[in-house]
Amino acid sequence: MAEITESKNFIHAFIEEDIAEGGRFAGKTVHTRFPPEPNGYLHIGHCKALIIDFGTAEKFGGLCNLRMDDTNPTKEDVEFVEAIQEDIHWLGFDWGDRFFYGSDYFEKDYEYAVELIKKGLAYVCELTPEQFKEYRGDLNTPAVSPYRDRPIEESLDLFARMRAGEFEDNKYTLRAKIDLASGNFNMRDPVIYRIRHMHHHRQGDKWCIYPMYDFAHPIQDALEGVTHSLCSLEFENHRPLYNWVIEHVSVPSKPRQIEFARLGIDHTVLSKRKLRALVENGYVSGWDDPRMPTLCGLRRRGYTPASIRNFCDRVGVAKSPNTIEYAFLEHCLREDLNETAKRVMAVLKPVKLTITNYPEGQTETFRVENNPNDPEAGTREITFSRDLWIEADDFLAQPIPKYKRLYPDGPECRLKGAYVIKCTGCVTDDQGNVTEVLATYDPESKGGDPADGRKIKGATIHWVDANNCCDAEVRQYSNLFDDPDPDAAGKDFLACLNPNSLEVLHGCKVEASLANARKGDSYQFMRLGYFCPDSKDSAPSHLVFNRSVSLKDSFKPTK
RNA sequence: UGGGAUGUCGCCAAGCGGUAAGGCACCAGACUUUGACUCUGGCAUUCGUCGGUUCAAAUCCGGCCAUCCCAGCCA
Repeated sequence: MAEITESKNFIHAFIEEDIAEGGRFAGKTVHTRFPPEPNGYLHIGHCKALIIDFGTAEKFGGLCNLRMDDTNPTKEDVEFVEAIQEDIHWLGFDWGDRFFYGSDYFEKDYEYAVELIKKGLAYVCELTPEQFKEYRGDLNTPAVSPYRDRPIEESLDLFARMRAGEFEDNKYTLRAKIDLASGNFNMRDPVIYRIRHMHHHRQGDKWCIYPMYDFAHPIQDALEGVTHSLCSLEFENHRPLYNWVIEHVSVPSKPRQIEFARLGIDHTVLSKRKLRALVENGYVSGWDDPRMPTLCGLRRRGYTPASIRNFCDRVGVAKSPNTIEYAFLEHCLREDLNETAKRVMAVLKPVKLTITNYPEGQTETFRVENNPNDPEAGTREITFSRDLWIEADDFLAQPIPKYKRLYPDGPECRLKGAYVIKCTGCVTDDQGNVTEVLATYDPESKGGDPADGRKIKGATIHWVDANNCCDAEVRQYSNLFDDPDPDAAGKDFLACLNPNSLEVLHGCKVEASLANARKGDSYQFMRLGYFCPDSKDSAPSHLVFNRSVSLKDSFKPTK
């Protein structure tokens, strides 16, 4: 189970009132529910809802139900119910045995609908969809319904025949009789049942009439004993209808709906409808494309469950519309990875480094720690030789101010975990490009600590043994909805990896190129990349750049 | 235009009548076998706006402005 925040938000305040003496739920246990419609995969926005739904229940000692809200057979599929369950478990939430389907209540929904008709609070309407729109009225004009006064017996009969399948789609609807002049359109005699001759992923062909969300949802909540139905802000306008249903139908309890602002992240689309379009139109490789903000996409991108949960938790719960900066999500990932990830060395933009005074053909091994923050993470062996790869950025023929890395006659630098070296020069090609960096090492500094204890003025840089490394393709992904950087196209890096590193790459924090980025530098790619698993089945691995690179100037949002 | 909501630092967000928490981002410095991490310091005389009540207002009242949601037989 995910550990949930102790912080208090406005929902908690409402609930505390409700369960206090004299409150509407005095003496009752608080229960919530998470009700996704199985018509797509969960994205990070759902994680916020999950945190709120499960977190609130836990905070008040209650339970949270997982309920597939499958009252519209036209869009739903079992593929999605399985994927949703998997993603929720991946995040670390557990609904135990409280897994339900909204469609399991269809019989009850029907009975309650009949009850409404009998009470004269619902009637069968035969306006066509087109007429329905015409009769809807507008902001200043009340709606009209010529069938509003249909006798109860007649509605009862028609409704039964609707269920029996006597009519084609759209021929009739069941409408709640509320207020045709309401400023809230949801109250202008809303349709609560429609005819759909369609196979339901779970009910098969048992039904051809399906309840609308506004009618079914409050009933589901009441039937399950949910006390607090937490949903996003766009349902605020539906609350009066939610309450109307609860009040006029003989349900066993009266849940309370409370709305909160949904998660927004800049440069990121969090609309299931749009994400679905991206998948269906082939703009991405699937729901788990690493560029997608879906939970499975983020997982492939290298995000950990803890980092996503922490992000959603820290973002807060309020009613004001919000757009969180992507940088905050990245911060949460780095924070988690810094604690838990094993480190390996990789060179993204390689340049050759030759240790001129190191015997040719000689090789030795060093043992380095996997995670300086966690001794339990153990150690690994890396090999060292005369020929190494280092980041091109770690050498400058002409140093710039404050540069404390390699340059001719520059300061002593440390090859992480190996030796102290000093740059003596470089080799260039006809164009003047640096093709090889030359340096000498101090044999008395094995492991990186000089025998005489002198302080190393230069930086510690990472490296890879050229005689014992392998290539890997590293893709730099920008956020899916950023403008693609024209310069970055086709410029994926060829990284050099220590083969020992490669084995432990899964879940590793890679000390790579940007570890050495300098202030003022700008990089046209994401701060977070990953070692591209070409097959969807390969496990994700992290490529976390140590230095935050400002992307402010390198992209503009697109729609 | 009818109804419903929201406006506190670049981005989130506490605060609920007693004189602006915290996080992200950013800036400066210290430390460091990743220029990371960590640490230290800086970062709203002001809470959309204009008035009112009060000894005292971001917090109460009134007007105004801005933004978002709603006219699916979607959820």
